[in-house]
Amino acid sequence: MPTTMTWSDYGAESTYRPARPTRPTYVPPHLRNNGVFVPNESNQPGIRTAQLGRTGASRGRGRGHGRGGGRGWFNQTERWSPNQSNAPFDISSKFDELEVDHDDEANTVSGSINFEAYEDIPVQASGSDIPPPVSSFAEIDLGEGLNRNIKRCNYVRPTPIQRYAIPIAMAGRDLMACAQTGSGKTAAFCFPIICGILNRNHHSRPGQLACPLSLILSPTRELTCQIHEEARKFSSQTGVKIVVAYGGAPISRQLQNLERGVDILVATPGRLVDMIERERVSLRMVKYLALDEADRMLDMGFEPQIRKIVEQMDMPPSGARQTMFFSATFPNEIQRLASDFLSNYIFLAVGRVGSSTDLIAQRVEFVQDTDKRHHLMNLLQGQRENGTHGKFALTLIFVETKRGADALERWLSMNGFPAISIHGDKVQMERERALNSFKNGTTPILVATDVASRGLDVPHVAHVINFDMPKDIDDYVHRIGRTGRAGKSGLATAFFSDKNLPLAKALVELMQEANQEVPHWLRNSAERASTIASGGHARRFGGSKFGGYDFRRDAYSESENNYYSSTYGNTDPNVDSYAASSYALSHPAAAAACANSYASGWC
DNA sequence: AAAAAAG
Repeated sequence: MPTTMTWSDYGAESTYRPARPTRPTYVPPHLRNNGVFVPNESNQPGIRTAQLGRTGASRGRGRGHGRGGGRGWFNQTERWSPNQSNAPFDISSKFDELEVDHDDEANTVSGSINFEAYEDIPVQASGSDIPPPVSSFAEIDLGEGLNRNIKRCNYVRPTPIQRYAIPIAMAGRDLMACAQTGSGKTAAFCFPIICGILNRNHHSRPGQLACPLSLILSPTRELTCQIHEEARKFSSQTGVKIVVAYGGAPISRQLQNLERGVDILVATPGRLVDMIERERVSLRMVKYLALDEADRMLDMGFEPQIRKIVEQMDMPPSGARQTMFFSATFPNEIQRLASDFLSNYIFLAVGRVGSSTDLIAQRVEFVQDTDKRHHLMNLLQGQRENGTHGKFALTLIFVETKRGADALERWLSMNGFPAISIHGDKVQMERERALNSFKNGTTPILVATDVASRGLDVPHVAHVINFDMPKDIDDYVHRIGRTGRAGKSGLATAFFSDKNLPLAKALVELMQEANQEVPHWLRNSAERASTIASGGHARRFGGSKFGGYDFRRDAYSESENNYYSSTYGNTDPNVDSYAASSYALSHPAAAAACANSYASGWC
């Protein structure tokens, strides 16, 4: 009874794409090398296949293709503003109008969104009784109000993550989902939450103690704001009340908003705990819990706070609420922690777009720490000369420390490159001002710590420079994912110094998987580094370190002598299905049979 | 050792 399915997904099937004859099917890193992905599965009734996908492409040609046509995946152009003006979106739409004429690359794709980039997106789902995906919003009964807002946002078709995650979430299932931010993740968990709240016909009561029906957590203040902005658009005029709570801003105003009633609370952990301890928020009514950038939320720094919120306050236990985790990377270790909060969940991995794909050209240069500034200056001057700098080509520079960010900002500004910095030692006002001034091109260079590495959606980041490399390859994935968004191409340059040797192996693997050219010196250092490091903590995360695949497979394969066997023991129906599917999928013929039996309802 | 998140 296979409950693991692998699809070749053609999310862009109704948009014209130029032929790409010799290119192999793209498989994102987190789905490779795990013996699960079946690239050219073509015998799956009811499931879109490689051939069917192409047929779909011609079928859809009648519907607006070419320049500006076929928007609606995630509309970057015609942003809809609710009642009040919405600065970032207005700016972004101006950018897009202008960009079509400025950006040479716009000529090579249809319109401002590179739909070709969404071709061949593999999807992997595991768990029991997986609801099938949909190919349009109309197939799901989201309700009148929500449909109206989806239309107003100019979302024509669901993105891959939405096509798979929304039916799962609508079925009330817990979910662990790997997908790149910027691929429509926020909507993927907001739509079902809003819909569920509307269906409950629940009316939030104003009062001193706020009892939201839904809680959405994220690791940074800026990301929390961004989610709030989006969620507000989706829920406009539906009566669903959304309140945001984060640190660094006066709590009084946030408390006032809470008093007026709240259905969905979007928050950072610290401020939320504060509010709960003041007895202004109770989680006892929470029916929907969503964590964005979930792997970060459960890493060493955050885990105690999350446990406190989810397990030690008054939130209903897993099973009595619906829990959804989203992230672009999901190491096995963190999946294990996350599974504490989930109940009979479905694991979903949707091919990433934008991060560590061939959409982002990754360059690595060996630069000693003392030469970095000089090297950066050359790079920026080169950019300026060939015009890839300025309002339409923003440059995001990541550094290791907050002090380093300030210092580099000053130095760049003094040397004729208007720059601004963002980091956690700045007061919230400064952080927001910096981000806006970067977004609208006033200062086309932003120097940032990891505060800006995750989730932030800044259009027009053409170049991400890792001035200092991160310690963790996952952080690298998130950082470079700030460019190459919405299917556009981007450039990522890393300054690799001898201090970064421990990262060499993981970096080489990542670059190879993304079809990037790996410099010889880097390959050599990787080999040397691996012989040194291979004895120690080896591979913390098992098979594929990037992105993730369902760690429960590992749990099964090791179940002879592994403590997971008590959780996922032989009595668990899940385990049989893992056994069946991992067998099936490692044997192509059996895989097809397996998929057939699923589709015809045998299992 | 650093960054983020409460003040």
